[in-house]
Amino acid sequence: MEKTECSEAQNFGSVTTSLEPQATAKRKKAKSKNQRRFTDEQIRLLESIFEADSKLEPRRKVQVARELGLQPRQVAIWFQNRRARWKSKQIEQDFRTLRADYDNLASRFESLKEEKQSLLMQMEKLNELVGKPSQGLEGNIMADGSRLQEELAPRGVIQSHKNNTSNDVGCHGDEIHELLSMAHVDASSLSPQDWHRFDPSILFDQSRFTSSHWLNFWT
DNA sequence: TATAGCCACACACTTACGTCA
DNA sequence: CGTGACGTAAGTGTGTGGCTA
Repeated sequence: MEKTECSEAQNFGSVTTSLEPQATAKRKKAKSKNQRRFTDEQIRLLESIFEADSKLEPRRKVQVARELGLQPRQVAIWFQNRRARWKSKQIEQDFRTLRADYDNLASRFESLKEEKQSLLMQMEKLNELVGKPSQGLEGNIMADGSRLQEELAPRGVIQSHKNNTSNDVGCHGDEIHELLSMAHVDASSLSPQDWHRFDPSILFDQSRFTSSHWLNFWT
């Protein structure tokens, strides 16, 4: 506490003594209408000083108090309260910003979840195609990637990204190809074993993929 | 050099009052 | 006119840093 100034402030506008029952009356008198609120001119000057610097040097405080016809203690308190108001507004602003960021992230997360679900379904379909010899792909197909590619090509599965067909599975060929290229995997020379062994988790390896990679891919 | 006491200051929280819808 | 919400000047309690004996 600024003890010397405190005593000055207590004298501000008061007449009565400081005995307990009279203390309230004293305060009420001190806070009478004209003295309680600062004038517009006082506020204007205080605000302009605060804008330049939110803290006052002791000497400057005394000078300002003299200019405004206030006690130095009143100027100090005004700056304290002003800093508190500024801080609470700042907290509100920060909260709004954080909430907006959170909302954005949450909605992005939801759309990523949907994309993931759709990709998992595509993976299942691909696995069905690759893993079913009865549908024209013979048993040795698993050992021969180039042949698989040849056989799948007419179906518009693997090379659909080149043909740009609207096949249900193939329509995401571009995305899969892009994903693989992000993982530095050449899809054109991918063998069926590779398809099976391909570990999607490498796509989530932070050291290999920056957020911009993902942003570009998903957007 | 370490320590205790004092002082000035800032901050968080609270109170009391004025203003306005 | 009464009333509740809100803004604000000021009081209170506490922590901290500088100074000094």
